[in-house]
Amino acid sequence: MLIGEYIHTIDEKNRISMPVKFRKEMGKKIIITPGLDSCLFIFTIKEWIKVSKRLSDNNNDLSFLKADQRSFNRYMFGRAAEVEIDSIGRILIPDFLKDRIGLKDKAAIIGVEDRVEVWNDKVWLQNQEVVEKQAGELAEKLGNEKTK
Amino acid sequence: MLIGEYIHTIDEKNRISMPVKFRKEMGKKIIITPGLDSCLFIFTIKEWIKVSKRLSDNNNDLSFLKADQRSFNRYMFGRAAEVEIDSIGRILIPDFLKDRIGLKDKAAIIGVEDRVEVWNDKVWLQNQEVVEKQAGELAEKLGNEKTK
DNA sequence: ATATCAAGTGGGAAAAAGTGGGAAATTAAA
DNA sequence: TTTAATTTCCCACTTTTTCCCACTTGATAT
Repeated sequence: MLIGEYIHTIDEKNRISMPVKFRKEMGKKIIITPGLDSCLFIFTIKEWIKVSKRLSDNNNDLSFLKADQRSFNRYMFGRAAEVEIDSIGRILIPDFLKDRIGLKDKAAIIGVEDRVEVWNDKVWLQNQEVVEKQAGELAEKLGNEKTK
Repeated sequence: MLIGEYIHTIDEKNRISMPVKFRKEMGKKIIITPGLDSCLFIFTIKEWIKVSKRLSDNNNDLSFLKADQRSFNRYMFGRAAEVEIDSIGRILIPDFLKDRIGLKDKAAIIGVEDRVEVWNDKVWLQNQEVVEKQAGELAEKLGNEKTK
């Protein structure tokens, strides 16, 4: 399971090292896509196959209209990139994705169960401050939904 | 069962020793997460598997499509850490969790049935004073809910 | 009173993780 | 075809983490 927060440097060559704790699970190649909220999603190949099947399956339980789904899929697939992890655990973030979330010299790399998220470090901290305050409510809310 | 209160020191390397009474039950690795209220939760691996299953939306690979779920997962998974207990019973508390609850050089380590909580020692004491006064009422209230 | 043991604390040295940069290889441009 | 630019590969440095050993304190036993 991918968990935890790491603040790493993006060097002049756009490289950023993945936390050692993630490397085994991530394997040699990963898929990096624009994510939801101001971050990027990184999936393992295995996870990406699952996700992409679900997204493209018309029989799924998404309440999207078809046109919306097309747009969403363009967003997720059209700007996804397959990226290799180099011999010492670094990846290269394509410029168009870097720009999308305003990555500069520091990034927050976050493990969220079965995906990794990449954030501008400052945006991540701000975001967590907000979530921190709501966490209690969110827990109650999700707790209720699940025990319905 | 994990019970009792211990005040331990956090050293310069962010290490804190677990009370001997907890060690057997806790095993070799634990998961430490931001808790609810101003403390951290420590789960045994076994307990964490249970908890995380409940937290993630199991029957849905695409739980990231729901905003609330994304926020909460980022909070619970993104700021969790798997930590080894060293040969003499200490754990390492990640900086991001230490900062979250304002841990300085002393922590209160509390056994709460099947999890351990970590508090800033002073916050814990204040909190206890308040709870002390409310304990009677709280008991009534919970009693009523459970016997409904 | 002294020795012994267990629990907790502190610190040095080795190992690992993360960062930076040069040179070779590849691609693009002139 | 040569030159310039970009990308890839590899090595080296720095910082952080881990591992191990030793000290302190307080309780118990001799």
